[in-house]
Amino acid sequence: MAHVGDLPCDGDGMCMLCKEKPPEEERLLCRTCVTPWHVACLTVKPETLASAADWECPDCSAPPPTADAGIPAAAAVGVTAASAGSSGELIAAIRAIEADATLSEAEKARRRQRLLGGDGGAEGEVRTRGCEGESDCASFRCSICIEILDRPVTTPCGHNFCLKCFEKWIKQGGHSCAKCRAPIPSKMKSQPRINLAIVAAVRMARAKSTPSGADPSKVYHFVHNQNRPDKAYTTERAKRAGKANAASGKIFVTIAPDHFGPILAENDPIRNQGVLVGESWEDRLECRQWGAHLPHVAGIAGQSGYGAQSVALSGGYEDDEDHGEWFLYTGSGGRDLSGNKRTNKEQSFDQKFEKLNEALRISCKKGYPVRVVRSHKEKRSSYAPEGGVRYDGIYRIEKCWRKAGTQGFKVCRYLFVRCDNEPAPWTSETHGDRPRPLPVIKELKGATDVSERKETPAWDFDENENVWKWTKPSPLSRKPALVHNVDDNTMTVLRRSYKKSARQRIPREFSCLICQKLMTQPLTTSCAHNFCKACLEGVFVGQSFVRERTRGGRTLRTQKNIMNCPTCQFDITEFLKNPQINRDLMSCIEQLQQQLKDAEEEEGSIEDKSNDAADEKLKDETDNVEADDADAADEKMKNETDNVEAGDADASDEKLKDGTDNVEAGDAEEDGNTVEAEDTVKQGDDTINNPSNGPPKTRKYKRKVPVEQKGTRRSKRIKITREGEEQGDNSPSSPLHVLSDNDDFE
DNA sequence: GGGCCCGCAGGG
DNA sequence: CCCTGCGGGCCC
Repeated sequence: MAHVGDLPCDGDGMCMLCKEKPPEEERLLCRTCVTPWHVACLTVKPETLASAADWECPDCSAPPPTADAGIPAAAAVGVTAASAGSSGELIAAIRAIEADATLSEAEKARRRQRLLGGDGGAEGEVRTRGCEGESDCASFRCSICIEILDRPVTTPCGHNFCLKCFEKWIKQGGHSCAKCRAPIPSKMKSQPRINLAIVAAVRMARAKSTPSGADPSKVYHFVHNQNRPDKAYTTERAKRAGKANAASGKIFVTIAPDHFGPILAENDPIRNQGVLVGESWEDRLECRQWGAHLPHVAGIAGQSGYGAQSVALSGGYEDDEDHGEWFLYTGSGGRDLSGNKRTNKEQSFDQKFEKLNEALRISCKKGYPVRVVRSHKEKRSSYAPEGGVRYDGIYRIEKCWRKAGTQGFKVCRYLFVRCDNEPAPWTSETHGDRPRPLPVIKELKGATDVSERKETPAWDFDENENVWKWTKPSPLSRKPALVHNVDDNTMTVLRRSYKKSARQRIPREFSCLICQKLMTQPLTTSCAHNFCKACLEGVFVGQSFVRERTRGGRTLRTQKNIMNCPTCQFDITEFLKNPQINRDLMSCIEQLQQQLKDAEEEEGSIEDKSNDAADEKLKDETDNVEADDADAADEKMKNETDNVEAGDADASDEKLKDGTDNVEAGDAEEDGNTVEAEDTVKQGDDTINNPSNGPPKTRKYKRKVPVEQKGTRRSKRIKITREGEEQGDNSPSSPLHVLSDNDDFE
């Protein structure tokens, strides 16, 4: 080679040729291996700025890419590198990146690439190949370019690279894995194949990291009470005007009633801005109409077995303790509501983790975002609004427990900590929350039934993007919704099933080509087919790599026993001698299994809600999970270090599989249709986009039955005599629209 | 300000 | 269908 005599700088920055330490301007970093070289000592120096920007050291490039017109960045470099002025400046800039101790290696690589003209400095390329969810995608980076894997190929040693990077590596004379130096078979060198399982994994990680956790082109709309008046109104049944007994007006936002997290612009067809932190409303009914907190009376919105979406701080429970960015919330119940009461200051029995309290506990366990509204009725808090009800943003429940309340009976307690991208209404900061250490809670001493989150939270802070966001897909609504089909501008009513979707999220590519189940300890052959380790080894069990031959008492030369890939008959004999688990793929599958398990847990009936049973259940679940994980990890280690012996691997594999079996990837038959279109209507007749449209057409909310027959059970329990109010009219002062038979609502 | 009342909404 | 529920208005 032309550059045989070239040598880089050593670890101290000393040029290994001239034995001098070159000044910064004279050092050039290889774009591939980032090794510094002394420019003056290079036999072939980069001639232009662009080539300096894209320079590869003699070790990494066959012919120096000086005149390589094929570099895609030719134009882009003009923007970034040229703006750097001279190669000296460029190199200085690169060095600055290298020297920045605050950057991770991955971030350094990304910045280097950006500077070196990979994408002209625009976020575009980095974002398209980069991944929003760093944590999700971290394991899917190419070891050569440090970018998210593009057209991934897998070496027999179980390492994944971009096809382009791999080819380049081979072209430069690489004979061994760029990561672990294990030899690469010639067949793979000449014809690397894309590993579709990795493709699926990367796609999934990307989809997961989009804010909605779903296909962003599809926004799910839930239309609720759309035919109602804009304002709360008094039904015929109600005897009195005024909001005390009024029915809610229409819901202006299109979130599902069990929607978690902030209400975004996409679900705010009226204003197209979503519900912003600090917005406030006259009262709970108005607050409800904007979706921040739906229940009219209850403080907790949620479903046991699913989670809680929002809470209201209104001073209803004296044990509450508000510190703004964090607060202690008290569960519901424990009160005697007989006598037709809706609330009662007096506790008269213990609260339990059931119903809404259990819903909160699930949000805690999962790390779901919980919307918080504060009402002016919370008099003891400095953070309560002057009047009305205010949306204060997203909080997470970090812990929950039970303890004796001030009235002596046990209450459920929740530690809420703010985690919103917008600053709280009371803070002078201009930015949202950063993760903060948990406050020390004195009352935790002596608390019982303590639970805290064991798993990674579904809503979490992304250090790279500096935002709180979904790090797992947000829970799918259990309610039917409308989906806006962008293509034909129709709205389709969808019914989505949580369980189905969880299953359906498993790409077919993740199933073993032998057992058809979700792979355990996946192996990727040189022909890019994926199998469970145990399955593939099972195919060749009892076979040896060589055949002893004898003829007439003479021992002949042993013959190689050819073993072919079960799917394509490719010769994988060499691969089988030392098959390595594709660990990136495995961790992805493991994550997926956990999610699926969680989803199915939630789907599974949680009928038995006696407090103790629930406690036990939760405890058991978390314990088991931990135990399983530990086992799996142990087994993993063992199997990877062991030299492969088919029979011996079986036992441990069996164990692994047991924990996770019956998960059939791509099992679309049984319940594969995750979405059932029930009805499609043309959008445009104001169903969604115009909330203040013409007269409502349904009479659902019209009560025609005489009041006397409609007493609730609670009303029956006590005698309610209000004869004097028979003519209870609508006082002119009441802003409420009162429906009567004359009203044009039919 | 405190007590009482009761229609609504939603969970189960 | 029954039960629950950190509302809101009005009366005292």
